[in-house]
Amino acid sequence: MSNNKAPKSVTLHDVAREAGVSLITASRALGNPGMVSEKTIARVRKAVEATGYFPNLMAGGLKSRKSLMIAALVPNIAVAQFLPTVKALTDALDAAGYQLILGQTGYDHAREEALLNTMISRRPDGIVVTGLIHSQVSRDRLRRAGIPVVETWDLSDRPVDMAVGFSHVKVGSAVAGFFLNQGRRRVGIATGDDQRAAVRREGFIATVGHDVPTAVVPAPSSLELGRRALARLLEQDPKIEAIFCSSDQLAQGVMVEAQSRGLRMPEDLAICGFGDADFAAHMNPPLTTVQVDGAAIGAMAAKLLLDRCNGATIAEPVVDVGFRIVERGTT
Amino acid sequence: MSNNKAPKSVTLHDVAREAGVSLITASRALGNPGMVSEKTIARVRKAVEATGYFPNLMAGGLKSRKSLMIAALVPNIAVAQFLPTVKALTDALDAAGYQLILGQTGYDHAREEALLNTMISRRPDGIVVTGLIHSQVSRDRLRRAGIPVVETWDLSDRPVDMAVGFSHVKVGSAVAGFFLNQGRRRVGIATGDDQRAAVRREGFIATVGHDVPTAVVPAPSSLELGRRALARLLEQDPKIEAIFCSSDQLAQGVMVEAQSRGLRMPEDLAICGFGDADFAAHMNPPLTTVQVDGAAIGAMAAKLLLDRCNGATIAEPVVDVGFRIVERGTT
DNA sequence: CTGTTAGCGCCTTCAA
DNA sequence: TTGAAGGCGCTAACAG
Repeated sequence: MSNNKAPKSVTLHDVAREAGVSLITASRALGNPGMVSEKTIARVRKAVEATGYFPNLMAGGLKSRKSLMIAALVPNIAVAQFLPTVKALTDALDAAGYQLILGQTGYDHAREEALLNTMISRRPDGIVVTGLIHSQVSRDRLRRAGIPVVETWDLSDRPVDMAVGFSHVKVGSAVAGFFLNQGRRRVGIATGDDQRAAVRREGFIATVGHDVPTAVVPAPSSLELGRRALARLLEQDPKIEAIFCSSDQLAQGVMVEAQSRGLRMPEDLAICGFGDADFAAHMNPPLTTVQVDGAAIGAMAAKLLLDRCNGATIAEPVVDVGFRIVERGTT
Repeated sequence: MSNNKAPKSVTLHDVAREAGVSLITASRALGNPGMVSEKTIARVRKAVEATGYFPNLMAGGLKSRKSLMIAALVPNIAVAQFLPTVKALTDALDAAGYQLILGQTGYDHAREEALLNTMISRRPDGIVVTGLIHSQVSRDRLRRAGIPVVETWDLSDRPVDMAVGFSHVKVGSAVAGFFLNQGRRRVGIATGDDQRAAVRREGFIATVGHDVPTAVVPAPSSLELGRRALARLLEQDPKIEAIFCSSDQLAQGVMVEAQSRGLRMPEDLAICGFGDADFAAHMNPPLTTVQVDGAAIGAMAAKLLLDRCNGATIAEPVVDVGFRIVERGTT
C-alpha cells in the first residue's frame, strides 16, 4: 500500500508518459520548442496541465551548467543609495528570465569573502558586487571559477572582470574645487565610514591642499547622525564655511542641526550632499548635491552580464557613467 | 592532448582521490563531520585546499531536496517601507546559511503569479511574500507544492500557510478615530494605489461614516506625488482639515505643498503619515505617523521559515505585530 | 522531427 | 568509521 514517502513530485518523466512521447521530446517541447512539431508541443503542454508539472531548475542547471541566477552583493540593502541600482538590476534580469540572489556584506571584508564563497557554490551565471572586491584570494578565485563579475560604483585599472562606475577621487576633487571657486576656504567633511566615501575625501583633500575637519559616522548614515556630525565639525572649526557630506541623508541632518543653531544657508554655511535622493530638491533650501545615475549602473551591469551569458565578447569591460554636481540652494 | 572542453571543474571526486578516501567519505567529512574520524577530516580538508574545490549546491540540493534558498517577493524593492523587512529577513537567513532570491511583483497580480511559478521551479525551502497572495491558482499550487510560505504585512483568516503582519483595516479605523477625536470632520486621504493602502482607506471611511475626498497616486509614492495629491484634495475640498497619507514620503510632499500655500500645521491642516520613516521625526513640524515594526516582521518571517525547515511544528502560524500612532507636531 | 544513451555532482540507502 | 551502488530530474550528444 502507499508507504509514507514524501508525495513524490511530478517529474518530466510523468509528463512524457502522459503525453505519450519520450522524456527528451517533452524536455524539448518545453525548453526548445523550435525542434518539436506543433502537435507534439500541444500534447506535451496538455500533459503538463494534467499532471501539474513544475520544472526543476536545480536539475536542469546541473546538466546545462546554467543556473539563471545572478548574485548581487551590497553593503547593506537599507542604504537608499544602492536601491536604484538593485532595482534596475532586478528589473533587467527578471525580464531576461534571471533571478537575483542577494547578499549583504555589511561593509565587512571578511564577510564579503565568505559570502562570495557561498555564492560561488551556487554556481551563479554572474556576480555583481558593490565596490571593488577587496580580498585578493577572492579575486583570484573568481577569475579561476570563470564566473562573469561586474564591480560597480567604482572604477579600477584592473577589475576582476568588468566594472561600471565612476571616479570617487574626481567627485571629491570636483566638490572641493566648487567650494574653492566660491571663495570658501574653511571647508570640512561629514562622512560615512565606508571605503568609497574615504576615497572621495582623499580627492577633496588633495584639491584643497591640506587636511580638513572631518566627522566620521558609522553606516548606515541617517539624519540623526548628520546632526551629530555638524556638532562635531563645529567643535573642530566654529567658523567652518562649507561641508561636503557623504550622503544626502547626512546632509539633511547637518541642515536640520544648522537651522536649529541659527546658521543660514548658504550665507553662513554651504552644504553639498551626495546621491541626489528624491527629497534633496525639495528641502528648504533645496540641497546641492552630487548626482550619480544608480539605475544606469544597475542596468549596464545587467547588460554586461547578460551579454556575456549569451556568449558575446564585451568590447568595453570598464564603463564610466560619470557624475555631476547639481547646484541648488545650499551653495 | 588537451582537447577544448571547458576546464572541467574540480569535483568532490577529485578531492576524494587526492585525500585517498572514497567519494562518500569526502562528502561526509565536509557535510557531516560527526561521522568521520578527525584524521580523515584533516586529510580531506587539506585535499580541498590543494584542489581548490568548491561544493556545488545545485547538485547537493538535487539529491537532498534542500536548496538553502528562500524566495522573497516584494512589490518594489525601491519602496522604503519594506526595506527593514527585507534587511531583517536577509540578515536572519544569512546567519543560518540561507540566501534570499528576490523578485519584484510591481503590485501586479499577473506578474506575481508568474514570479511565483518561477520561484517554485527553483525549489526554495520557503517563500516570503509581501501582502497576501492574490491568485487562487497560486495559493493552491503552493499548498500542493508543500513549500512553507509566509505572507507578510497583512493578516488573513485563512493564510496559505503562515502570516506575519497587522490589520490594515484597524490602522485606517484608528487614524480616523484619532482625527475625529480632535474634532476634525473634514478629512481626506492621499494614497498610493496598492491593495493594502486601499484597505486602510476602507477602515478609515468605515469609521468616518461616509466617503471622503481621496487622491490616488501611482506607486512608488514620492514627495513629488504628495505635492500633487494635496493640490487635488484641495480641489475636492478647499476647507479640508486633516489628511491621512499612505506613506511618509507622500506626507512629506503634502506638507511641502501645504507650506508653500501658506497653510499652518496643525492649525489649518493635520497630517498623519504611515511607516515612520527615519526623517518623519525630524521634519518641521515633526510628522505624526503610524509606526509598524518592519524589521520585526522580517525577523519573525525568517524565524517561522527556519523553524519549519528544521522540522518544527509552528504553534502560532499567524502573528499580529500590531502598530501604533506616533503623535508628533502635525496633529 | 524524435529517440537512446550517458551522465551533471552529490547524497541517501544499504552493507561491511 | 568507511565504502559501493544507485539515483535525484534533467539535458547534451549522438543517432535515426
